[in-house]
Amino acid sequence: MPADTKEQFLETAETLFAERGFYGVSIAAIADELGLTKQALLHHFGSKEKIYGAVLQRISDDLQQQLEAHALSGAEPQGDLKRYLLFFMQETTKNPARAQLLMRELLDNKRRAADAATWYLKDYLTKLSRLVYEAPGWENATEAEAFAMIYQFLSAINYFAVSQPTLLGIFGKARYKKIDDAYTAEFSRLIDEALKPRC
Amino acid sequence: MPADTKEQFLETAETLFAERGFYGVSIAAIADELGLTKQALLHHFGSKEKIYGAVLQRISDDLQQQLEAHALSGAEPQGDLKRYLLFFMQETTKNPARAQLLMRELLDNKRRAADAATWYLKDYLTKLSRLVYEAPGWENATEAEAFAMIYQFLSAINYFAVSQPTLLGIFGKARYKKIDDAYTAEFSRLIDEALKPRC
DNA sequence: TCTTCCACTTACCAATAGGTAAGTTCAATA
DNA sequence: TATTGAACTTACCTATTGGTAAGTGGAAGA
Repeated sequence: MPADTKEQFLETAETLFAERGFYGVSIAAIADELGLTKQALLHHFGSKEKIYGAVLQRISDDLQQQLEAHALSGAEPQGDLKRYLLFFMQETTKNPARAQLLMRELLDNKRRAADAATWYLKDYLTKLSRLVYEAPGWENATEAEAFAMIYQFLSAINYFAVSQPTLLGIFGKARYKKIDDAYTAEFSRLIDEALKPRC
Repeated sequence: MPADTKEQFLETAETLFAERGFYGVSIAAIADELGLTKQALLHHFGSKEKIYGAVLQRISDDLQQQLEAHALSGAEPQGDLKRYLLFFMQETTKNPARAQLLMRELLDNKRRAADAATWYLKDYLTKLSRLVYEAPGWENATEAEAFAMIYQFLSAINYFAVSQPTLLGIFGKARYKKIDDAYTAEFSRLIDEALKPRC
């Protein structure tokens, strides 16, 4: 199978899995979206579980690649973390589907046969908390402290992204826009606070 | 139907919906757990959608009741918000199932016929942001600013709760415990920072 | 005693799920 | 030209889904 065909398959599958969840999407539904029959997909991937696994793997690769691009900026390591978080927030707000899928995975991975998120995301998370140690004043933080800090911001980003449709429903477009702006501002402010050297 | 019987039905349904999601739980599965047939449940509630709706309504009532109990403490309004958030975090960590269910609802409510979360949770959220205005220095904050601030902390609480199984899988019990402690400490610290009067 | 009502069951249904088996089509290669 | 192999399709299977219809059994009230 050509690489770009596979890419298109996975892109479509990712969108659908994000919208409806693993159990909410049938192989037939994905195939329909691609103009194929479900057996064509089964031919390529073997099973529904494997399609889903390929989608997760792709996301994991993407995330790590983006992270490395920011970590290796070189010049000013102390700003890397904030820059990456703001980038990640922007990326996530622009394309909430991925955050949705990861959130679902977080909810479901204990139930599904393979607890995928555990392994797919482990590398990403450890790489991320390593960035904290490069921030001035955080060199001596414990692993737990570094992780707790960074996870707090991942929470804020992902949860807000996932809330977008609901908040739009509650507040309407105009008021949501204001909230979005205020959220970004508050987020940025709290990053600065959090990154202050610990005493 | 006796009130406590209904309560038991809904408690069971809540747990199952939290674990597996709306589409992942069959009426028969809930009924099994209760030692009934699925038709007994359909007899009482009419449809699966209505069972789920009753579960959400119950959660919404609980949340608002807890919130009011904290808001009406009277004595020192400036501490109410922090006290409530810490209480809510403790409650959520102790019983992550509810956070899971609400997270799923956040993900799914646009898809299901009735966008339930919109209406079930609206009152709770508006009541919550009203608490912000009572904090010293925040009387003149805009609605968006108040909401953004409070939502940041709801994010941190809910996302962390939902992550618990996965993080346990990644880090193991001992390291997770340390992260949990660090998270609570960092959370408390960031609340203090956030509540500082805005300039 | 007869009736009514309620909680609940058995029987059934059409729709849909994931997956297997056995082709068919067609371009590339030998 | 003959063969192969990948990319599909049609046909079919069993299990499960939410839901309907038609009872059953027993306690309460007239």
